[in-house]
Amino acid sequence: MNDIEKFLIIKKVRPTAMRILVFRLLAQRKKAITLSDIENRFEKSDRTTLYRTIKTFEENGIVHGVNDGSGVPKYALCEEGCEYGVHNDLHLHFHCNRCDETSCLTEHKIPQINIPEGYLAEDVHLVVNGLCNTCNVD
Amino acid sequence: MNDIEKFLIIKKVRPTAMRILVFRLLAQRKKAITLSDIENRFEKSDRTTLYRTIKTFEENGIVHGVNDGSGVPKYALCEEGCEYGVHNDLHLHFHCNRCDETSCLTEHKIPQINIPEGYLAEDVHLVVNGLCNTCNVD
DNA sequence: CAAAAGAATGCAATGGAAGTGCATTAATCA
DNA sequence: TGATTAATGCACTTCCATTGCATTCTTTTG
Repeated sequence: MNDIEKFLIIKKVRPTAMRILVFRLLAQRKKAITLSDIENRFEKSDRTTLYRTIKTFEENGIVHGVNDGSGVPKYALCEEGCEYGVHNDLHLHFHCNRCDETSCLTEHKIPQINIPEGYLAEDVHLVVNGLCNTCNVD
Repeated sequence: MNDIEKFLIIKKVRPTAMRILVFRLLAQRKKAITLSDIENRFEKSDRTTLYRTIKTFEENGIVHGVNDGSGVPKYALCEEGCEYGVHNDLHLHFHCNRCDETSCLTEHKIPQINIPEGYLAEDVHLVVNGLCNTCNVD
């Protein structure tokens, strides 16, 4: 049993072949990717299975979704500390307007946000749009 | 000529009947709303026209889109200072997980965000999820 | 080990919304 | 007014999320 399998079991997710493959793919890429991206990476793959795989991952604190404004949600591995239903990824996401890539800037935490009296904050999403370090060259 | 017409002309958008209606609707509602919301508000309305109306508004700094994670983008009137292609709405958005309403907390500005060397920030989107003041009652 | 139960998968189908092309109508300008 | 430009409405396509159901795989248990 390899590390990925162990990890999935800890997260209470059965380490099936497809799930391991998807996990590995996400682990390799530093960027957040779409369902279609994942689909295209595998010769034989069913969209539904991938869809449900990601959903399972998301529910169990393995993956978090990013809405970068491109229209389709993207997904990336969570940081440590995320659990069932409770995400802890308070880092910022950067979406490049040129190459459309979205990356997790895990080193850059979201600063303290003030919200009005009576509101209860459960989750924060911060996306910065602009040019990434690759595209920002003239 | 009323205020809305004048405003649209300043923004270099022709004040057609439909545009005035959509603008008024957005001005009345404090919340960000979806295209479908708008569509349902009008007896006779064509989705395409509304779609293009919002797009025009967005391009001309009249409206800004919010991606609150609900899947469909929502739209709300911009604050002053937004112009052609340049949005200035650096306020935070609050999305309620219970009633699914999204509001612009214009009084709550987005704090300074640090991004890595080499990156160029053009736009920032900050969405807080949780319970709004209406739903946060037991 | 075999049977039963539970979970994951794959296929098919549905549904919602985005987006585009084109003909028609409305508004503006010379 | 006639010509030009813009906006609108309709039809259509495409994309993706989502669900139902039958099948396969895994795990549990007798």
